[in-house]
Amino acid sequence: MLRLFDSVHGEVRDLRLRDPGRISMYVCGPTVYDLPHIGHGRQTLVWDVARRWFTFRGYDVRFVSNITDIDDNIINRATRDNTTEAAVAREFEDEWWSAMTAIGAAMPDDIPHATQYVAQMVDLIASFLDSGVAYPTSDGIYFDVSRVPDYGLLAGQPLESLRAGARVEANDEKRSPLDFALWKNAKPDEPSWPAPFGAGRPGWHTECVVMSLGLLGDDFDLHCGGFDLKFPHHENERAQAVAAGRPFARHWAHHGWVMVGNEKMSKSLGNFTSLTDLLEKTDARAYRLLVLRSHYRSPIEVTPATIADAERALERLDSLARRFDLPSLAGDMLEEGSHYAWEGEALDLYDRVATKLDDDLDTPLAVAQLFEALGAANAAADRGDETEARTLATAVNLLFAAMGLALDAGADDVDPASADLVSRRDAARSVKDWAEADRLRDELVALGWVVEDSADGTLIRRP
RNA sequence: GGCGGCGUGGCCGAGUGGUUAGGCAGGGGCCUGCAAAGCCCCGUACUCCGGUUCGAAUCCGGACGCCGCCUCCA
Repeated sequence: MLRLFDSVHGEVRDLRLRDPGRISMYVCGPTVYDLPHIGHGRQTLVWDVARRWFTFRGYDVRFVSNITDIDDNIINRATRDNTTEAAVAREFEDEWWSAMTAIGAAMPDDIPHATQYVAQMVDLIASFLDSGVAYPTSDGIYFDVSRVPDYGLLAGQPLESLRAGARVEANDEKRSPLDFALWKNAKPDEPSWPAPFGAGRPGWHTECVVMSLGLLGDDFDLHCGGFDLKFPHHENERAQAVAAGRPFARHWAHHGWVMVGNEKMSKSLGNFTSLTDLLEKTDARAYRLLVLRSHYRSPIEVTPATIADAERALERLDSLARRFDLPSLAGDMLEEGSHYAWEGEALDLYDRVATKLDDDLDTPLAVAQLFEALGAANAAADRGDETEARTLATAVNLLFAAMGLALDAGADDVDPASADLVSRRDAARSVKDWAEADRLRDELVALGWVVEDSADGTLIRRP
């Protein structure tokens, strides 16, 4: 049984699926008006790991994540860059997927775009106007939150206390500061779509309801996003579903954010590091490992120090891959774990790891188990127990792959000059000419190689 | 003001009342021609003050500090 923290109930609970054996999940995607930052990378990694693990456990997962391609930020960016909204959205969506692919995220099964769903949004808004849940003002159509009795469910507090704390500036025409825009009336030089209640563009909160219900259907299983989306975004999505009489997400899951110093990283604070920049100087797998080593609901600190720490830990994994010549997996989604022959030590390890991951995706404990098994594999090999060593090493490789982390035995291309140095060094060592062997090793190191001796002679690799 | 979260050894980071988290860094040893990789051993930490308990990092109360949401935000 899979268990996951549910934001509505504030506790870890069993994942009660709409259809046993199948999981429908929706992850709120980005508004594409700038480069993705490290926090977006974490989001993608967290839910990529969840999806991969669920799949590995034999569930048929349908994973939907949207692109918001029309919004105030995109309009502002287009104005600033003297280009069109469509061009901005296209540029940064491309940047998004190339960065997400670079960190090893599998593509969603569906990628709905807000602009493709405007007609459905218009229908929904029209129905809200009909039923009186929505009302027009001079600048658009607003949703009346007081019409949803349990508004505040996700925020964890009642409407009244939310209203008391509202920081939104006064708007005479809104009935409550918590009421939110479903539709923004067309303005000159801004994209707009026709609607019976007046041309304009959709508000942010409406697209995800329409797209998630449209693609996954009523009562879908899991709605995911950052903690900061819990309120008001997800609250407002839910409110619309309630008002429309549609059963919405059965479970809500929210991940923690990336911190910079003691502040949340965000575009609006301007303190973000783009994922693209990070990947230029870092092995993407190190970032995945860093993310896996903390719980998805905890904040993480991404600094040069924590990245370097993860890189060195990753090196330990790759050393295992080299020692046992393990294949690099996880380029694609792995097939079900049940398809592999788990026996003895490997089966024990699988059970231990699965117990952790099934229980609210406890990746840090799972990773700890795998590092212990890594040590056991090396120890077994050192004492000559090749069977146990290989069994464990293979299981470690497989289970990291199940979380999307590919170990890399690192067969770097060796240029002829370096290859020559290697063979000369082996020759020198065979006649115990240590001075020459050391000199040749220094030459290789100067060329940027890491040099290791093995039973098969000199091995070189890139650091 | 309301709601939620956090404070763990040099660093990162788990932790279901009692027995080793794990990683990185550091020290010692084994292995090695010397290294590297690997293995073995070593840290007795939990913001503070009370309380419950035979026993608390873990439960309860309080204090202090920090963060987040209540506005766009992954």
